[in-house]
Amino acid sequence: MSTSKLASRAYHHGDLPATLLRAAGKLLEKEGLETLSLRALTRRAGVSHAAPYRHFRDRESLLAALAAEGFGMLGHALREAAAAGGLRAMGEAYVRFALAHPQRFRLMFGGQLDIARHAALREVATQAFQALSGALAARVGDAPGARDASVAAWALVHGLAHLLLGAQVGAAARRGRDDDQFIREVLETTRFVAGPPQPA
Amino acid sequence: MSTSKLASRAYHHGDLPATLLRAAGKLLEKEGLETLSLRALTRRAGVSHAAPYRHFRDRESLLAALAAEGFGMLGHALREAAAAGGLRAMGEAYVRFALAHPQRFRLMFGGQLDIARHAALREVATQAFQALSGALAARVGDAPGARDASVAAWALVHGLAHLLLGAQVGAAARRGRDDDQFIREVLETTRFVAGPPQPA
DNA sequence: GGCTCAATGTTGACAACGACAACATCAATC
DNA sequence: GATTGATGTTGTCGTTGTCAACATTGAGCC
Repeated sequence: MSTSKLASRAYHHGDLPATLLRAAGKLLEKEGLETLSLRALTRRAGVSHAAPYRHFRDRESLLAALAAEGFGMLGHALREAAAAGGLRAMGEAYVRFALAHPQRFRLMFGGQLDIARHAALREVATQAFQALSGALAARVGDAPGARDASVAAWALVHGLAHLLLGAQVGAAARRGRDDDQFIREVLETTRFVAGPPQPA
Repeated sequence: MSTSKLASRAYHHGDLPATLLRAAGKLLEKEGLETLSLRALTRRAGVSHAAPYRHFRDRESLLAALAAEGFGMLGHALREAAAAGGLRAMGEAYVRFALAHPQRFRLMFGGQLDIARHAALREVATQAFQALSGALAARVGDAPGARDASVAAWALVHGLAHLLLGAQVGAAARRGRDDDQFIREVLETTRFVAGPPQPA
């Protein structure tokens, strides 16, 4: 233990950015997004209140990094599911990810972070989405209507995730089924068709 | 002008709650949800910084009132669409509402407001949803699988709204179509079936 | 008409926070 | 071994949500 990794009292922390992000990830799920303060993170990391500004431009930038982590995790989960069980498994994995990391999902898709403004975030987000759209394109082809269908499929799982997180589906609709079964059976009720270019 | 309505200098404001909510509605869409501060509202209303606490327990309660307004508007739009154009029109109206009031929609469905905790909010929210689920039940019946299909239909429009608000559907998928046309054609790619109780 | 009181609005204060500037400390490099 | 850039600290400022104590007003009662 020559340098620092264990000597937590050294003037320099060792790897403050990662430590802050780890603490942030925990506090995020525990306390919620809005009450997640930089100063709370510094206390957890045993560091002064202005230290984060050496690594993150501002609070939003740290949140962007957190979201980027999230998109990485989501993309990983989607690719894993695609390999194992195909499209249907991907959809279920999408919703399951949201349920497993509700606050992270809210951060990623809540809208207070405009993804376009953070280059690295935009990058990893599109990568995650490509896991989805790639698998969809392989399945439905690339006719114009097929593209609309893949948007609809994405919207379906995305919306189901949001509804479940918001507890907006009543217990009556749940009929006692656990998350996995409910998600599966709801998703099973939908079929996608290539939309007609002109409605008759 | 005996009492107050025009004499804005009177000690008592006249109808502060409504004035605050009006100002909040404007500031919400203009500046966004997170930067909406009680103090900014009091400045707009020409009233002292602590005045809101006579009418709202705290900031969250004022936001809850704003959200309640939103659910009222959404329910109204849905019922109007149902009367005019049936189920499909309702779905389009749902997404159109989100696009017309993005910050309001984020407030209503963003998840930082736990709806259950505010009784009045819960009330008007379920009313709005009943507009949806009622029309869906009338269309698909009330078999168990049909209920799942209506959850899926709701998830579809809800998710499409969120994706469009987050600018997550790329320009490539849009293919130049305006909002209404895009929404219509995406929604047209989906069909709902009563899910099989046991998959063969 | 005058009194009383509850509702409504104000003033002043406090703690927490994000952000910045000025300063301190350390480690790597020459 | 001195220099220097990166990293962490201290101190401060403005803003915000919230509370307590006080001020003002109008409505109802005698």
